[in-house]
Amino acid sequence: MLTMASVDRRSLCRPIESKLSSFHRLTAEEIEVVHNAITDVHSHQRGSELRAAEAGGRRRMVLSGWMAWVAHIPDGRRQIISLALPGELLDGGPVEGVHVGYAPIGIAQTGDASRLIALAERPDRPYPGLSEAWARARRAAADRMIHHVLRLGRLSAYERTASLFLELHDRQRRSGQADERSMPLRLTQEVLSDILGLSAVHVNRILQQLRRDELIVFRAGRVVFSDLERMRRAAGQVDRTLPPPQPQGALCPTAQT
Amino acid sequence: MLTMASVDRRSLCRPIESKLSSFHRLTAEEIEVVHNAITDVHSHQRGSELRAAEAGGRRRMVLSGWMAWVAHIPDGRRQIISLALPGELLDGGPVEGVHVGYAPIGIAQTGDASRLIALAERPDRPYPGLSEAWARARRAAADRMIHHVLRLGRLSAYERTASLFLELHDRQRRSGQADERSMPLRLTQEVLSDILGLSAVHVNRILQQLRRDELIVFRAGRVVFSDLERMRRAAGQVDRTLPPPQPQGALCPTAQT
DNA sequence: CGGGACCTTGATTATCTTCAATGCTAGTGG
DNA sequence: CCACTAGCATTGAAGATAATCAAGGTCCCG
Repeated sequence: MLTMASVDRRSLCRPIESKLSSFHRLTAEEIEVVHNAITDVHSHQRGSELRAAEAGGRRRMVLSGWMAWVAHIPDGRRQIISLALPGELLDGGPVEGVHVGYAPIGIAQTGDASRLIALAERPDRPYPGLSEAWARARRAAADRMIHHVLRLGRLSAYERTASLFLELHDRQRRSGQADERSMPLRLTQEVLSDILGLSAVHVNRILQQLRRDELIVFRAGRVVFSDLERMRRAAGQVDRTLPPPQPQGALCPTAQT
Repeated sequence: MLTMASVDRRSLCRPIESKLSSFHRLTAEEIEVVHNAITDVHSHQRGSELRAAEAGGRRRMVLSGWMAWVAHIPDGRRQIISLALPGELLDGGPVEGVHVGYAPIGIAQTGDASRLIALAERPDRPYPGLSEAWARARRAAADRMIHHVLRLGRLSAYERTASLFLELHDRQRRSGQADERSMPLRLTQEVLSDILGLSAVHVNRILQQLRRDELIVFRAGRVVFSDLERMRRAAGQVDRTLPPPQPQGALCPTAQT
């Protein structure tokens, strides 16, 4: 980790500004607050892993690059619990019973956002737009966890991958890093497999299938979506503002066991 | 839903008291607060489903029975995101892009705990033991979500099941419903399958395997653990206070795609 | 006694993993 | 400039794991 001089904090903080603005309009004053509330910028080198303890209670946000929140099983398996993209929070301390940590994907920079968050969460809401944007961002993060569980539990490999790509597209749009029909994606298939709960080999085959089905194209480190509507359908319709569910089955049994 | 008279709130609130006490010792005064801070008791009938909207911003806790937080996919698949056991919070509002709701497993009772939670979260901490217990309970809930993701993503069906059973055992012990080597379990295999992300048929076979391996015995609606230590090992060692991880692999690539 | 809800079983198929090899590309040092 | 290596991607074959389909079987309850 290298502590960096507060050179052009303005450009460093742009993803945060963009991400928050995507959830709720910020006033010029609030944008100013965002830019001034980030301190203690660090670079995370590839292969390093930030343990919760090292954060020292501070709440850090990603400024550039991606960070992966990884859970390790002693036998070497691992699962990425969530990703933190630019403008998002490194969310989660130590977890009982599992070894977890934040690993940069490639190189990443983070900054201490404790002050920003404290301002956003103040009960008297001195910056209402900021508070609102922050609250919505938090809720979006919680929603992502639900989607992650649903993906891993009930979607096929093909659906999972489509669903993840759509989620990443949305998130990168919010921080101003993707356009309407494509996004940067600098993940190895192995990392993808650790997100999706699949083997790397299988991820490879699924990606081929997505290309064969002409849903996506890879070009210069980017994913181009050929047909977002079909992509959404391929994602198991999970990401639509969809039709009503059918309680149908029981889910309210007596259990004979 | 039936609103019930505040008959013997004392016994209704016992699981909450027990659960919180398991996280941090409560004074007699704090226990009194717990008992008086629950209002608006409801019974949830089998087959009903509580939509987030209906909660009206109130935060409800389970008093008896279990509630399942269910996500529905339009095609009928469903995934249980989390369970709420007696003394635990119904945690989670509407989720963007998926239909979710709380369904009682069998019959369940919940109460409005908004007042209790407000007291526990007051910045001036009028009841420090309560605040501490509550904070730890929240953290435990967050940790469970991590474990859930890890289970679904990286554990085999056998490991998943073992891991879930151990978690449920721990949780029921905390609310005073399980003893050291056994716990009540009134879930159908279908519900289990919706938690574990498996088919009901497969759950059946896994349970047989666990019995054949003499890790568990079913008796009168209870699961008896024959050998907790081996059970923990069967759960992929995830639930132990375990050995250090090995960053080993990369997880910090360049991505060629 | 009939029905419903749940559990169990076998056979078959689909999905995904593992293993092992090969190819590709960018970077490195001679 | 050219091997040489390291890190990823790709492929095929084989096998494990889990889903699906279709019957029973059991228990409880009205």
